[in-house]
Order: sequence, then C-alpha cells, then structure tokens
Amino acid sequence: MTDLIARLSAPIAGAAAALADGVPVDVALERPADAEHGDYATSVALRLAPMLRRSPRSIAEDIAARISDGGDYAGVEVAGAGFVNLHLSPHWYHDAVAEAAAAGTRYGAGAPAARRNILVELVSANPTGDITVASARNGAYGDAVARLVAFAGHDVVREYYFNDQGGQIDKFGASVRARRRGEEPPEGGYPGAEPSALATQLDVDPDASVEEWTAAAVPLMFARIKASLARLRIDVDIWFSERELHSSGAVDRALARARAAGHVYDRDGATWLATAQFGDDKDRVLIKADGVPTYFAADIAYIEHKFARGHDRLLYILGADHHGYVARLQAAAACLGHDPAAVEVPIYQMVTVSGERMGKRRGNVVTADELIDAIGVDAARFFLVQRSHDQTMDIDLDLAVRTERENPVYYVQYAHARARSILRRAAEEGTGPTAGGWAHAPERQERELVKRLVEWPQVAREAADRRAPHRVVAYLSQLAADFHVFHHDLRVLHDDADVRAFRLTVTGCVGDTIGTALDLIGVEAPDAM
RNA sequence: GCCCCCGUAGCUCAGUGGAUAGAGCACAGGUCUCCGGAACCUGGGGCGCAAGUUCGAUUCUUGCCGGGGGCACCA
Repeated sequence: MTDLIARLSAPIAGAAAALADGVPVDVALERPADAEHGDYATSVALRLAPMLRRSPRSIAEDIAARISDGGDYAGVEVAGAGFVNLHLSPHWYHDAVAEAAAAGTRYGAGAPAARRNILVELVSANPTGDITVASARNGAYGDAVARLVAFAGHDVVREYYFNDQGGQIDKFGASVRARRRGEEPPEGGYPGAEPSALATQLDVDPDASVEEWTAAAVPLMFARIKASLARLRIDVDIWFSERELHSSGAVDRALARARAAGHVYDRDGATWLATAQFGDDKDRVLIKADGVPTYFAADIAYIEHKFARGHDRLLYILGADHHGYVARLQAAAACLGHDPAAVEVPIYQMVTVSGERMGKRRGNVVTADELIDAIGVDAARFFLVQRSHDQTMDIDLDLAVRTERENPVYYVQYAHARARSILRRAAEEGTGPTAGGWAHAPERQERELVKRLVEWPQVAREAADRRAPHRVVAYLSQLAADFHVFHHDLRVLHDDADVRAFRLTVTGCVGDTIGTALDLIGVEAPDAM
C-alpha cells in the first residue's frame, strides 16, 4: 500500500537532506488549523535552523524551490516563521481515494516488519460474582487493544486467568449454601444477589458440605460470567486456571528455574525471589514459612507458562489498584531469564459509580449486565473506551439512561447507515463507486473528508502501538462529522456522472472505514437505524 | 515517606514540541422544495501555580498546590 502522506513528505525530506549535507531529515506533515495555510504544512525548516545556522525562513524558501513537482502539489509556499505550506492537486486526492477504495475494509490494516505473538490477559475476575462495570471496562479496553494489535498485523490470544479454589471461593460456596438454607452469608462471605440466584438453581442437599456446594456453584457462576462477556462481545480464547499451575508442577518448575538462575533464597523460614535487583521495591515471598506457596508463586509460574507457549509479548490489563504489581511482574520475568520489557501492563484508572468507589460492602455494585440492559451493548462498549484508560471513569446508570440517545455512538452509526443508504440508492439507479479515473476537482468539504480518511492508517497504528483505543473513538467522531458536512453541503448523487462516481467512492470508503473502526472497539455498524 | 494516574470551556473529555488549543453536553439563535433532521450552521467562554529546556511548551524536566489509586509471608 502506498502511503499518501509519505508520498507528500518524501520530496521535502529529499530537499531538506540536500541542504543538510545528506543528513536524513524527518519531515512531519501536519494539518494546519487554518485552511489558508494549505492542505498540509511542515515546520521542518524551523527545526533545521539551529543546525544549519540560517534563518528558518530562508531554509524554507530553499526547500520550496528545490521540491520537484510530481503532480501532487498545486502550490508550495513559505509562510509565518518558516513553515512550508502545501496545497494539493486533485490528482493527489484521486489517488488517495483510489487507495482507500482498493483496500476496502482492510484500509489501515498493518503488516509489521516484526510480527509479534501477543497474549492479552483480560478481566481475570474470580468466579465469586457477576462481572462488574469495572471488569467490563477491563474487558472492553483489553478486547479493543487485542483487536487493534491484530489489525496492526500481530498474532493475539485473549486469556482469562482465574482462581477457583481457596478461601475466597469457599466463602462463596458457603454463601450459596447459606442462601439455600434461608440464612445470611457467613462473615466475610458474599452478601450480593449472586449467591441467592445460584442457590435457587442448584439441586444440592442444603446439608451437603461447603466443598460440595462450592463445586456445584463455581461452574454455574462461570456460566454467568461467560454469558456476560458474550453479551459484551468479548471472545476469550483461553480460560486459564491457577489451580492447573500448581497441579501440573508448573509452580515447582518455575521456582527451580529461578533458583538455578541464582535469584531464589531462603530467609526466616520462607522462600524468596530476589526481585529488588530488577527494579521491584523489595524481594517477594514465593513460599510462606508455613510451606504454602503465595499467589506470586503462581504468578511467576504463569509468566513462564506464557513464554513457553511461544508468546513474545505479555499484556496484563489491570486496574489502577494493581499498579504496584507492574514492577514485580517485570522483575519476575527478569529473574526467569526473560526480557522484562516483554511484560507490559497497561493500567486503566478506577471506575466509580455515581462518584463513589464501587464495593460490595457499599452495596453500590453495578454489573456489566445492568449497564447493557440500561443502554445497550453498542453504547456500553463505546462508552467504556471513549475516554483514555488513564482517565478515571464514572458510571451513573440513571444519567446514562436519561441521556442514552445522546451517546455519540449513534452519531457515528448514523453516518455509517447514511453512507450505506446512499450506496443502496445509487445501486438501484445502476451506479456505484469506481476504482479511479475521475476528473472532478474536489470541493473543500470533499478535501476535508478525504484528508480525514488518509489519517486513518496512522490513527489505527498509533492506537495499537499506544494501547489507546480511545483514539479510534475520537477519530470516528471526526470522520462522521466530516462525512455529515460533506453530505449536508454537497450532493453525492450528482447529475454529472464523474462527480457522482467520485463522491460515491468516497462514501463507500467512509462506510467501510467507519465499519472497520467500530468493529475494532466491538461496536456494530448498522446498515439502517 | 515512596510509587502510578489526573488537573484544558459551566459539565464530561480529546489534543505526547508548531501558526488563531478542539468536540459532545448545557445555554442562545439560525438552516429543510433536495441523497436519512439521530443532520448542518452561528455565538459566548479554557490549558492549576511557578521556574527551567527550546526559535517555539497544553505537550518535555523540576518544585508546589489540588483530586484519585497503591505500597502483604491476602487472594
């Protein structure tokens, strides 16, 4: 695929390099806020000035004079402190549209030189309750990141790690049994709605042991969790049990490996991993003095297991309350002889409910299902990733329901439906998008829209690289807005066949790109609303 | 005390070195003979404070102020 931006910057880079005695110069093109400043502009002359010890203005003029016109430029001018402003010819716009049209729904997809095998661990909530909106944020964010890196050309697996044995799980089983007996959950148990719901569905003797109740309750709880994730359109590839790490001997093997590397020692009756030398705050206990392995022991076994499966990049999607784990996970990887940078932990900030921290004890837990019931899956997924993961998020269900129609997801979906509608109508009249060969000189609204389309490959790439799906959301809003203006001001189904063909092709590209981008955040792109 | 995130318009937020800082909501007022009005247009208003780096800082560095989250031989 030709990069239409690179095609514009290459001649400038060539001219700049010639002035700089052959030193390669990185030319970044930006879209000026002011239309008077051209279609694209570059400040390369300003950045070159200190090195060349000349005024930016004269450098810009030299660059402008040396650019060989390949037919893309309708005008090159020097302005301001030394900006080089480019005005583009219809030729460039035609090629840009032809490029996007040829790629279709694969427009913006990547083919990286270094293809990675990425494991995205997401949600990983233990089966002691329904998926909350906090876990929904984890899942929506993690799944969007997974889709983005896959679109960028990498291999990706989504994995859910859980612990289905131990004290917490037993308390859950005991809570279910208590509900069945018409009693209150035990101290430290689970007072929420889930144990009651499960109690009525299970055919287990009320006098049976807690172990029996737990064994029966956990699969049912998982069924609820899987159903919620399915509603959220999150496809988990692998469900990984912590218990398996212990029973398979993986914990012992990982410990032995770290010990062989000289990073394990005994102190105060416990077994420690020397993580502090690799950036952790302090060393961590693997085997407690009572002989029981810690959760962290399973963690290092799990890291080893993931690498052993061939993944070269491990993503842990964790909430801000787990940020303290980052250093120890990376240090653990180092202790096992792996590159700590291969362990990557994108942290999303906390989710509050009507301004308050969510908690079972507070009794203000909002589940993913409640959110979906209130506003629908599309609005929910859009909402959960529209803000940066570095931003805290508040959920107010009443407000969400009241303002449901204002969710920007509909603005974007409407643009998609509108584009499809126009294409349907054109098809009925026997016309449609074409591959190229247009003569039409695009109007301002068309140029803005095409330039927006040209941004998409870079937006998709950066969103994937930075694990930042909210950039896709921001882009979608802009693309939809540009398309609505284009549609409002200009007639797509124009009488002139050439104009019509060009605009229909652009409309097709917009529809495909909106569809692709929405899919990356797990939102459907309807043909009609 | 140490670590992470945030502070941009009345509200919720985009914007990781460029020219006059954007969007949605809210508020005020406009646009329909026409491809989908869930649309479009106009208006008011903003980078927490202070130094530093730079030709240029909302963006990078440091300090301070304010808010949130962490600092287990818990899971």
